[in-house]
Amino acid sequence: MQAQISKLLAAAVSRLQDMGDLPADLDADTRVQRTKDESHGDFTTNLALRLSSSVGIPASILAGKIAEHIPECPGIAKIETAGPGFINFYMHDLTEAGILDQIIDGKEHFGCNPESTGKKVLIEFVSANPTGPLHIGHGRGAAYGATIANLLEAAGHEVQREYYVNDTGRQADILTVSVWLRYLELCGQILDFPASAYQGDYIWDIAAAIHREHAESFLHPAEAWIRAHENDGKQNDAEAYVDRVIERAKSLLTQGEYETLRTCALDTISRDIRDDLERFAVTFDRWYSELSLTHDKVQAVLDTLAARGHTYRKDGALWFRSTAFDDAKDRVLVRENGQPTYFASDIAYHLDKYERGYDRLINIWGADHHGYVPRMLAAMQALGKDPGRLNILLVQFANLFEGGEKLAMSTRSGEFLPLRQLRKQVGKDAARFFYVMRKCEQHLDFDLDLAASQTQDNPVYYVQYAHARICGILRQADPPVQDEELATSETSLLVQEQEKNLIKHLAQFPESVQAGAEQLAPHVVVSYLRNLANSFHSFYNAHQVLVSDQALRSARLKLARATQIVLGNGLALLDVSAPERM
RNA sequence: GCGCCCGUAGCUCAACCGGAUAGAGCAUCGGCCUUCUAAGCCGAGGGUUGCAGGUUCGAGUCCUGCCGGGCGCGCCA
Repeated sequence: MQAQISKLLAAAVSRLQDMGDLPADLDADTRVQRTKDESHGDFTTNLALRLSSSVGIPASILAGKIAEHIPECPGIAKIETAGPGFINFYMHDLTEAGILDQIIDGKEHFGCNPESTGKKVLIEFVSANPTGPLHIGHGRGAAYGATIANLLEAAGHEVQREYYVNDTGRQADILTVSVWLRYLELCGQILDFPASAYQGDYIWDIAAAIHREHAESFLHPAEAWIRAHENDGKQNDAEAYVDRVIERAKSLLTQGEYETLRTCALDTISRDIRDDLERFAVTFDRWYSELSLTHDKVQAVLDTLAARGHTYRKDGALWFRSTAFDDAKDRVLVRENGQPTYFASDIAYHLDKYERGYDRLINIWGADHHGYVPRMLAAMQALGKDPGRLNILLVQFANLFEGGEKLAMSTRSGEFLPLRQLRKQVGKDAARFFYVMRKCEQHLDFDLDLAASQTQDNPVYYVQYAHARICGILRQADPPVQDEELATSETSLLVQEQEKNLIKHLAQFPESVQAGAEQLAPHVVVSYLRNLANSFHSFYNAHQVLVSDQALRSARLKLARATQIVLGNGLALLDVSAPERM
């Protein structure tokens, strides 16, 4: 409907151009909006207000001229100019009732943009290091990314979901020695576990599994060495100490043994993360291993940057002159010890994403990484890539509340509340819904009690309940409802205020999906669904669907069935279930 | 100190590239179950959009400066 009115406006503008009332080179944006206030009609445009200063005609007069030249259209009852120069469109009642047939025809596809834009989008999200289980801090990025991916798909894009696995580098080494040291303890060695190693119980579990499978084949006399050096960790830098433990482990273990330990630890945790995400209804098309970025590939990127004159040597390290591209300072690519930094391989990874031929790259990062954004964009520019194709979205942290108290993000032992526990506590549906209720740049207060509550206060149930209620009606309809028969229902009988309102909301679903996708804002769809559920509940309370008047009954069943479909489609975009009974 | 994000009703948040009288939920108060699920509906009260300027037909939205909160500023990832 909006598109139709927009075309009518364009036609009016070009008529005025033909008449010489408007300049021929005018590039008029004929956008139409739904009104907030129904006294302003159903649709409105501020076209005249936006044009008036550039064409030198007072807005209210221009609005009148445009309105005069809008071609006739059967759905439009009247067109008025109002206020400082708005043009308002009043539709005939039930002009949008045809939407019910479209919904029932389209079923699960209704709301999806049928005109595929053919845009290829790569969305990378979560990408948490496989050094421990996911925690609630990762949950928001996971929920947000998964929902955006769904929205973009519905909007007609081709979407690939990717998880970048940091399975190499220092973190992986720390993980490996953490497991190894626990393993040594299981073998009976007594040692002081480094403060900077991974403390979680899952490390013990992995070590125990290795001990069960490989007995004492990784046992080496490390005890004495570690005892001799353990004071280093206390007196000096704990980080440096861990690095020395890593070095020692690599010298005591054969390369094969070390690899076995490392792979086992990473695989165990990766599997755990994958399983956790699947239960959270978050899936990926590809798990991109950092390890698969060969040394040669990283080196090639460094060479390209050097060849383009964006690097220099200082203090024994290789630097990237990112300040030339608006970064706050230059960044190290290769350390003094010859090891490339994480940044270096990350550049190679992002270049690879560019070269895989996507129209758009979306990254979802935690807000704590915002300082990293300028350098990544700088690197892409330095490599001659268009930074506009790379959207890095920052998701703010969620604060958890329980019993009215703000929960500390991590426990004393340094472990965050695991995502798995959150899911068990509030359920997948509530967790997913709550995580995307707010726009991502907004700090989110996540009320655990509310999310877990099976009460009227919980917004998830509010929407799901509307769906379940409809299912209840359809179950009781006798004879059972056939979609084909609903096509002949007389929608002109739907004249009650609540019925018209519900139809109006149903018609807005495709717009809402489109807006959510454009703005990368799942909360748009969440708000839409809450409004739609409200419209339905109001209708439900005011009118009976299963009335004895067969024609009216059929019309209302059609309305209910259409609402059921839209609620189901909307919840599916959020990966929240649409229960048939509650 | 520098940089990024945020500040809207008692609380949690909306407000569609700047639009008309700033909207919901919760909480408070008052109504509605002999009728398809009351996890629901209807109604009432509640605001100087942190403060001060600026831009214009029009500012919660854009600009500048303050105030307050969060995060970041490694040859960690």
